[in-house]
Amino acid sequence: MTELPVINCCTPLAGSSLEERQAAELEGVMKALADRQRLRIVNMLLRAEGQAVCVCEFEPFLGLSQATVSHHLKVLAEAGLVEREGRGTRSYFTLVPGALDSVRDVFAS
Amino acid sequence: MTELPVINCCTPLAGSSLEERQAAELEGVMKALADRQRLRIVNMLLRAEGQAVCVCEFEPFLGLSQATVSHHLKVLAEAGLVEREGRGTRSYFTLVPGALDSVRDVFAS
DNA sequence: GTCCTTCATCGATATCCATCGATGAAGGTG
DNA sequence: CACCTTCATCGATGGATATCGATGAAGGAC
Repeated sequence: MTELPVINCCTPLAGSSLEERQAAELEGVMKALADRQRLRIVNMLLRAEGQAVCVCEFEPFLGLSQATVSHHLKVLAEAGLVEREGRGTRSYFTLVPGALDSVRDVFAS
Repeated sequence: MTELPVINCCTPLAGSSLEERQAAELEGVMKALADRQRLRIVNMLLRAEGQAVCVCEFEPFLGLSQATVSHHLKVLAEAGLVEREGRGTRSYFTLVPGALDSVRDVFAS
């Protein structure tokens, strides 16, 4: 599993010309956020205000199978947006602090 | 062609629970931005500072066929992010004022 | 009128991805 | 030990999409 240099890609889009590598990196983060289920996951985590949320809580909320929920959380983790923490047989997730701020700053004019 | 109520979806993600319809709407905008060619188009338009840019200028810059460039511009237009304007046999594109700001605000904490 | 340029759309193709059921690993309980 | 719960991964499948070449429409030049 690639560990995550989060978003150092994020020179503001309005600045200089987007280099190939930057474009690809930003694309990765945007792709992770371009899915309605993952947007709902992020929304849920934002509303949790730092509290870790269990996979088993996402499952009924999203109305998806456990396999699919795990898949979405993995995508978000690989994009550097969320972090996993195992406790017993359960997995808890939190937002990575500042990750969404970086995304926001890309679209600053 | 659907005309574009741009982004009235965009209650900040951190606010209340994302309704189904809002999630779908925001997903649409994010999908439009989750492609490296389209990110480069937006980058180019931002750097043009309001100046309209011709399709024939995007083409060599992106290194894609004319059909593919047209496709990407259509996707961005349908998401309400860019606007088309015909002049003679050419088509010019500009960013929709405020559209990117709306995207940015969604990720405000 | 004839030509050329610019572009949007169509059709095909290849790749990516969201979803699920099944499986097995890891941890807890007895 | 056996059993249950929680979850990550695998394999398959259906649907979306990025890309291209070909076609034709629309405008300008002659």
